[in-house]
Amino acid sequence: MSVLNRERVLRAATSSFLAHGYASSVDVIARRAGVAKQTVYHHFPSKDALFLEVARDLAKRVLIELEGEPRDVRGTLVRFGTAYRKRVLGAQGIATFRALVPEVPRFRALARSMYAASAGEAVQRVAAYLDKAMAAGELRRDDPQLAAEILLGMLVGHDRVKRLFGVSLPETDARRAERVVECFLRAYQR
Amino acid sequence: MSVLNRERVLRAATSSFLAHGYASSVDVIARRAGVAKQTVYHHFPSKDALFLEVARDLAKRVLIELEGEPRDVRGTLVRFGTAYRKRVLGAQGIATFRALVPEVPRFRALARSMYAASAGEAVQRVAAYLDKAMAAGELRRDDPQLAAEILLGMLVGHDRVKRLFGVSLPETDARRAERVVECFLRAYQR
DNA sequence: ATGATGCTAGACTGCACGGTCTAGTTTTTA
DNA sequence: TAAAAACTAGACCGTGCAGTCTAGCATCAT
Repeated sequence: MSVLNRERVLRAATSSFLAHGYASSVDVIARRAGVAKQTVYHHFPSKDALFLEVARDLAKRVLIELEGEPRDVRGTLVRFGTAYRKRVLGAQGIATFRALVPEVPRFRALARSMYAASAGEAVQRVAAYLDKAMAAGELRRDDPQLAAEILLGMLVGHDRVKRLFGVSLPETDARRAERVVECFLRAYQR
Repeated sequence: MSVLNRERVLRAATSSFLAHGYASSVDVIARRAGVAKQTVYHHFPSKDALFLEVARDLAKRVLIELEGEPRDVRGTLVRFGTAYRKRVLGAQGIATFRALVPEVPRFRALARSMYAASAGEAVQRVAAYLDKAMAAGELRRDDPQLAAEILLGMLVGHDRVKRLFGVSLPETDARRAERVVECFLRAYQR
């Protein structure tokens, strides 16, 4: 079982699932991987198993590192916000969302762990940073978890709906991130 | 063509599409409507047409009236926010989202009008109210459209992701709406 | 009463799919 | 070099689906 073929299949499956969701056919995936259908079934017991492996990988790709001085809250949050928006609202982020969401009811348990590994983890990282900034006296003391969820909601909440429904976003990610962080700091600074 | 049968079909199709997305079969829909399959095709030229009619109707159901004095911004927004959360994050709101989102690429043009009729319209209503409140001196003057998108993002952005991935929400809608509006007013009051 | 209309159950067509099987070829391993 | 393992193309099976067709039944206006 060559690892090479396995990865070819995974790559083809990823791009197929992103483009057409779970409805992608195994025949097409095999053809696009340049591989016989049987080879797909050598490496994965079923289409479901293949989908799950792809899905787990995709979920992780949404993550962004959050690093920065607690002293420069504004700069740190704007940089993070801009990068996070690019990831989440970019073509691949939106396609991932569209591919995963409808299949959640069929994979209940794994869906929750996929949330934990992506958006949930993002909240944790932001909350941890905000907590530090609060401890450093840069932000007003308040529930950092709530603050993180609110910040992420402001950053991508409404625009994700727009993108999911095919509505284009007029503003650049950086400009929007600046304005959102501006608003966030008004509520949480001092 | 009895209007009664047409509505029976629409009702059955709605509940089927909400439960299983576009993958619901016409046979099942007809059976659940207590109607022959042919009757479905008497009323709708294709499964696509049936889905679109259901989808348009579902999109509208997300809307919430926003009424209230510009004097009582907090109370008005909390009431609206609570109701909006219940609509959008409730079982039906989430099921609607899950059913519509994956089909957007197949119905590009109509998807945009569905956005306009639901989330887009919600933004417009909130923006109009905020504009009034700003004019009345209750809120700091700023771009009301941005403020509305930010508010709605805070209200349902992150929690929608949680619900879509099967993660439960610990807080009541009212409590969360209060905390979000609290944050919003910190940034926009005066 | 009769004929038009809408309805019914269910058979049917054609297709696409997931998954298996065959039979032969290449690659790996010992 | 010989056997085992992986791969190939493609046929094949069973199923489920959208959509059509048939043939008969019910309800109505004339």
